[in-house]
Amino acid sequence: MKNHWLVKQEPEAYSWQTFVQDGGTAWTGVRNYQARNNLRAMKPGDGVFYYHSGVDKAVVGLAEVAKEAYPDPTAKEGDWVAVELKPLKPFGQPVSLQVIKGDPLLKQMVLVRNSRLSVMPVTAQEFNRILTLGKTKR
DNA sequence: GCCAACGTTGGC
DNA sequence: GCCAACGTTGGC
Repeated sequence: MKNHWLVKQEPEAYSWQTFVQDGGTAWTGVRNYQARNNLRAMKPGDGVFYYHSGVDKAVVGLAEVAKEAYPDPTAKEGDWVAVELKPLKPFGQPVSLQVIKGDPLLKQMVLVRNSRLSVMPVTAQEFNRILTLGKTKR
């Protein structure tokens, strides 16, 4: 069965719009063990939510894993990995952190419980709920 | 701009 | 191996 994920990025650093313009990107630069382990568990075709931290604080788009984990070319030392992500579609309606925190089905998300993690798993139930709130179909 | 939460580093 | 100090992230 396919897994689902959420990646976090500040829009000032690399926005969803830029991601779409690029047609995909290598998700490099992750330097946190928990996030790295999540990158390693990603498989091509897995669904990935794109979350804007900072000014937006909302899930803004749906992407998918295009290539599984490989050694991060930007890491000078250490055992770090990158994956390749490809945009699928923007949300019809961004799903804000405020909405997530107020939703009984979503308030237990890792996004809420561990706000500092930048790559995290999303359950199938959470995934479907956010797609619904985002007025988006896979 | 502040601060809480979390991870990392380094002294012991 | 413990823990205090420090740095970073991200929400408010």
